Amino acid sequence: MVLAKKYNFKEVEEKWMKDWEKSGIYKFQINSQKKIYSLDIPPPTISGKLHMGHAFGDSLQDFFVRFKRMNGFNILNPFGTDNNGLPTLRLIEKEKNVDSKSMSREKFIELCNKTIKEEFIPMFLKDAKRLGISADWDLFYSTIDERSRRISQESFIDLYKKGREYRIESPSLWCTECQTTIAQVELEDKEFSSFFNDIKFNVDGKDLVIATTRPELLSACVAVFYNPIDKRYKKLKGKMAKVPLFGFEVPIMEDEKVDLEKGTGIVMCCTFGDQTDMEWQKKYKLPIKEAISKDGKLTKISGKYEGLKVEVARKKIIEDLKQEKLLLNQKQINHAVNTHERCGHPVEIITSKQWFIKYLDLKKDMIKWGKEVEWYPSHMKNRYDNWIKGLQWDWSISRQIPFGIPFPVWYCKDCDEVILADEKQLPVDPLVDKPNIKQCKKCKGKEFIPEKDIMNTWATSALTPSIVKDLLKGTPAYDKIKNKPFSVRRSGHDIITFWNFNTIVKSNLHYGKKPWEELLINGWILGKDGKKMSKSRGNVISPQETLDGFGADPLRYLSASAKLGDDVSFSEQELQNGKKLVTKLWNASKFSLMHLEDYKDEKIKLEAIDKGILSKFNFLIKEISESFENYEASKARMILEMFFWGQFCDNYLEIAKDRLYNPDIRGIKERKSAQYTLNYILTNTLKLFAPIIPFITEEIFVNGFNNSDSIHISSWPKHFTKLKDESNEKVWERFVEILSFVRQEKSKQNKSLKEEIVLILPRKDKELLLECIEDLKAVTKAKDILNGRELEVKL
RNA sequence: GGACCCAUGGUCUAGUGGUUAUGACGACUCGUUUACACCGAGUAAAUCGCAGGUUCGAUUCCUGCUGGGUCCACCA
Repeated sequence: MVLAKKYNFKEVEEKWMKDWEKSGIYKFQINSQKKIYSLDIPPPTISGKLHMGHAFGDSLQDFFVRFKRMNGFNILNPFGTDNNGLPTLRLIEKEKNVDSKSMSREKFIELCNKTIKEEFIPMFLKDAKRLGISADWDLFYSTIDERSRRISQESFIDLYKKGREYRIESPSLWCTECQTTIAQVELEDKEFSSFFNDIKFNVDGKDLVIATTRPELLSACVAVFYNPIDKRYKKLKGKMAKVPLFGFEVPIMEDEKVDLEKGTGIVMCCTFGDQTDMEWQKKYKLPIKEAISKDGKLTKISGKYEGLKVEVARKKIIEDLKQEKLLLNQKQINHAVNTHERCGHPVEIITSKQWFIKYLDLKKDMIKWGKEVEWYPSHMKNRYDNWIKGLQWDWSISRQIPFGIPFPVWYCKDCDEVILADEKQLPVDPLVDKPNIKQCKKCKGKEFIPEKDIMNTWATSALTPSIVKDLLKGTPAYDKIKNKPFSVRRSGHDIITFWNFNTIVKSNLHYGKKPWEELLINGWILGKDGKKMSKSRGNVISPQETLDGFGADPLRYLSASAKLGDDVSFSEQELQNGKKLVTKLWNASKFSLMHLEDYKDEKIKLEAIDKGILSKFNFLIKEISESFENYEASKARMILEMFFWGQFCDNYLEIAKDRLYNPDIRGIKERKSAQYTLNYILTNTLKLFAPIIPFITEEIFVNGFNNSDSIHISSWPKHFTKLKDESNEKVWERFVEILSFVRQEKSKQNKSLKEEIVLILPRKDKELLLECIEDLKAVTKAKDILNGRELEVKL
C-alpha cells in the first residue's frame, strides 16, 4: 500500500491505541508455554492525572517490555494504581467536598473506591494508553481494592504469627497537622528561620545559661546535660537546675553526645524534643513528660500555657521570659527541621500505642537481601545499603487516619489481649465486623475493642508482588509464577528506601526469597532548566500537552535519550528531533515502498555494495539487541538512528536510486538486489525502532508493508550469519569514505556535486572500484575511470 | 558529618589504556526541488574540570582538590 504524503500522528496514534486494546496483543497469555517475563510495577499514586514523571518512567519500562515481547516472552505486565492512605484521602475530600472524619470508614472507603474507579483511573489509563504503554489492562489492581485489603491483612497476621510485630506505647514521630504517626521515610528536612534563645536556669542561686530553639518545651524538661570533657561545667555534676518560669528542678548530668561548641555547651533534655532526648530518656531512665498533645497544643503540665498551639506558646513563653529577665540573648538562625513530607508541618515526638514491624535486628540480612537482586545501574544499591545503615527505628505501621486498610485486630476489653481476625474472614473492618471467637482465650472476657488505626500505605504497597500474583489465581499460569520472583521491577530512585526496600523486606519475611530478579532504577525527568519540575518553579510540563503537540512517539524518543538512572532535562529540541525521525521514517518508507510494489521474495545475487551495507546492518542488529538486553535503550536508539539516517538514508538510498529508476541501463539484477536490501533494512529497522516509537513503526509495518499482524508481536530481528564475511563490511565503509572524499574535493573546488572531477585514489581501492564503480558513478555523477600510476578516477 | 553520581567543542552528548575523540543543535560556506526544505554536502569549533600518581603511553585507571546534583544522619 502506498503511504499518504504526510504522516498524521494524531489520527494514527489514536487509531492504534484503540486497535491494540481491541486486539488484546499485550495481554498476558494464561495458557501459553512461552517463557514468562513478569513485571511488578510500582503503582503510581493517583493524583488525578498522569504527570511527566510517570510518562518518563513508564516509557523506559515499556521499551524493555516491548523488546522482550518481540523476543518471544509471555509478558506479565499488569497495571496498578496506589489509592491508599493520606494522599488519596486528601484528594477525595477536596474533590468531593466531604470530611472523612464525619463519615463512617465504610462509607468513606466506598466513596473513595467509587471515585477512584469511575473518575481517576479512567483518566489516568487513557493517558497511559495514549503514551503507548503495552500493559495488560485487565490485570489491574488498586492498593485499596478488596484483594489488596485482604492480602495486606494476611501479611499483618502472618508477620504477627512470626513474632515480627508488636504494639507498644512508644514515642513516635507524630504529625499534629495530619493527626497521625509517621515513619522515618516520610520525613523531609526543611529550612526554618527561628531563634536560638539563651535562657537562664538557676543552680544554687547562680545563673546557668542554656540555649534552645524550643522554649515551649520547658515544662517537659527532665534533665540538663553537659559534655564530661567540658571543664566549665564539671563542678555542676550531681547538682540540680531550676527550670525558669516553671520552677521545678531537674538533675544536671554528663553525656558525651553534647556538643561543646553549640550554644553554651549545655543542653536541656525534654521528652521529647528530638531523637537525642529519646536516647537520653531511655539511657538514664528519665521520666516522660508530655508538653504537647496530639493536636499540637500544650498540655496540662504547661500550666497557664495549656491549650495554646506550639507556635503561639513559643512566642508567649519568650515574652514572659523577657519580662522576667530570664532571656539573655536571642540569635536568629536558620535550621533544618524534620517535617512531614506530605504537609510540610514540623513533626513532634509524642507517645502513643503503635504497631511496629520488628526489623532493626535484621540489618545484616537486609544488606544480604539487597545483594541477591541485580541492580541497574548497580551503584543505586548504595542508597539501599546506606539507608539500612542509618535505620534507627523499627517500622511503625500504625496510622491514625480514617482511610486506609484497617488492622485485622481487636483487643480484649478486660486484658488487652490481641485478637486476630480469622484468615477466612478477610478483608475485615474491625469497626464493623466482629471477631470469630466468642471469648478471650486468656481471660475469657467477652467484650472486644476494635483497632481504629489503619496500616501505613507502604505496608500494603510493599506487597505488590503478592497482589499481582493473586490476580492470576485460578489460571493455569498461577502455578508457574506463584513461587518465583518477578523478573523485574522498575522504579524511580526517589523511592528506593520506600517501595523497594520495604518490598524486599516483606518478601523475605513472608516467603524467604527476593521479590524480583532485577531492579531497574530510573532517574528523573527535569524541567527545561535542568531542575526538578515543581509548581513553585513554574517549570512543569504536562505529558498531555506534549502528546497533543508532538505525539507519543517523540515523547518516548525523549525518554530514550539518557542512560538508565540518569536524569533527563525536558528538551523541546529533543522532542523536535524525535518528530523529525518519525517524518524521516515515513518518507524513507514512502520512497522505498514506491519501488517495492513488484518486489518478490526470491533468491537473488546481491551486489557488492548491498552485501556491504547488509553486513554492516547485521553487526548493528547485534549491538542494538545487546543494548536492549542490558536496559540501555538510549544506546540502542543512538546506534540505530545513526545508521538509519546517516548511512541508510543519506548514502544507500542515493546509491539505490539510479538502479531503481533506471533498470534498463543498470540491469534488472541490480534493481532486484536494491529492492531486497531496501526491504530487508527497512523492515528490520522498523522492528528495531518499535519498542521506542511504537506508533509510526506499526503504521508503516502494517499498512505500508501489508503485514497482517502487529509489528509488536512480530519476531525481533536476528543477526543473520549468511554474510559472515567481515570484508563485506569493509567494502561498505571504504565506499562511504571514497564518497565522502569525492564530495569533499568538489566542495573544496567550489563545484556542484553534479559536476565531474578528476581524482587520484590509492591503488588498493582498485578491486573495490571494479565491483562498485557503477554505484559510485551513479551517486557522484561519475562519467569515467582513468588509470594512472595511482588510480586516477574521473568522477 | 557519612555515602553516591556527574564534569568532554557555544549548548546537549557518545566513547576509549594508544583513535584524525562521536553525534546532534547552533554558526559559517555551498547544493538540491523525481522520499523528505522536518533535505543534502562541506567548514570552523574540545590541551576531554584542576593537581598529582600508576604506565613506554592517561580524556580513560588510582589519589587528592574544585564545582554541580542526589540520598542519609545531625540540627539542643
